[in-house]
Amino acid sequence: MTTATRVPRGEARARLIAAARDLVRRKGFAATSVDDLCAAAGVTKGAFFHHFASKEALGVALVDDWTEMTGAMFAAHPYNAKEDPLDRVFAYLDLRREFLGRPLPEFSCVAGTTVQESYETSPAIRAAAERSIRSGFDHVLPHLAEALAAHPVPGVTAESLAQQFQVATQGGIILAKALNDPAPARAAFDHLERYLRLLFDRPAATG
Amino acid sequence: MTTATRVPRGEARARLIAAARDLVRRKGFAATSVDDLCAAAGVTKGAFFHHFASKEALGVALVDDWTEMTGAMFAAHPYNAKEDPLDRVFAYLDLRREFLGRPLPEFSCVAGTTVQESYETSPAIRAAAERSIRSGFDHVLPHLAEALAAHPVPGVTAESLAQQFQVATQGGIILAKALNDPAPARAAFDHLERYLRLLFDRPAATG
DNA sequence: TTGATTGCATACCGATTGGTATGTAAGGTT
DNA sequence: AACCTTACATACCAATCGGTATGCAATCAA
Repeated sequence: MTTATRVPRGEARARLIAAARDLVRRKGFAATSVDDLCAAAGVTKGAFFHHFASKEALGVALVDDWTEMTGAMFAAHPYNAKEDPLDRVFAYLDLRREFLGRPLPEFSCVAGTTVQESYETSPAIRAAAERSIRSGFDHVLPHLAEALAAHPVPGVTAESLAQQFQVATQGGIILAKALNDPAPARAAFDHLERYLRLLFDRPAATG
Repeated sequence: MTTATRVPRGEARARLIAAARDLVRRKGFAATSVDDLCAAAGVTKGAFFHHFASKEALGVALVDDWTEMTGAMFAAHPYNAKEDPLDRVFAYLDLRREFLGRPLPEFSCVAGTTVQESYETSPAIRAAAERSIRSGFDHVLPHLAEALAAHPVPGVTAESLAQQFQVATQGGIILAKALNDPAPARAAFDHLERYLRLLFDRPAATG
């Protein structure tokens, strides 16, 4: 009655991480209990503590998996193929805006959520979140560096600009959650694009 | 030796909210237990549930108090006295950057932290966070509206621009937590200022 | 075919959780 | 002076928490 079909051997760890991804995005890390995770994954607590030494270890694994997952997704995307580096950046922004059409928990960021709760209490999770945030820089950093090389802007570095993409993403998510509306998150990307067009003297094509 | 001096009658509620403000900023809402709060405030659980019907009710009271506190702080500040509306906005940004010199938990935002955890699980707390975020808009909205009236920018509304201040604030805090460094939060405000100067054709004064 | 290892499930544990029931002292009202 | 209400403190509770000890079936190496 409980578990109609037993979870196949070898899948427990992946299912636990997938369950954590969903639950943590909805309720946060602290509010998600180990029992919650096991129930959602369809496994028992024995499986949990076989794969993870502690709940904190699951948190680290979750964030690292998140880093890898998002990294692979953006790396595989065709926006990287465009000729002009700024076009790649704008295409990346288009992609980010597309995500905002999905339900809120699905465009919420695992790293941003967990680091809010554990930046002081868990050095390991904070470090994992740092890796994740930094990996986000890399999705646009090379393109921005290339664009800046061709069109220098005094006082503006590629690193600092890349950070603004994460600022817009994370800040946009918080506003979307608070106002229960993805529109401000979309507006954050719109303003970032307008900022870049002004910096690089590249007005939007009309028509 | 536990409570050397008894907390004076009438102060329990305020002390509980102050304790919650500190603990929630450090550990998040879910990870902060009622016992934690009572210990930090120097009162007993009887006092807690005398003033608050539940932990969730404390959360709502905390966020509402936060809204009022920050609102009063910014309203009282002399930046509001400047003649030019854009100068008021830039002075506001200076003020925000000043906060970033303090320890991380002290410039962390109560509303942003709590809404991450409870936007799905607690409608009451989410609504309180919405009030708080919206009240943040008001710190710059009239100045931006005035500036836009004198210098219209096609496709840009004062509301949308005001939102970007919260995006930069909240996003900057998350990056500061993840990288354990306030610099990206400061950079977020720097880029926002540069964006505004470009939009309003108001280059920074040199020398 | 055996033995060891891996990948779980079952059952249990002490501590902590949010919350309650009750007592009591102070302050205001009449 | 009697009374009531407010503002707490004390003591307790069932449920849930993260974690452990143990058992066992599947898989692999020899």
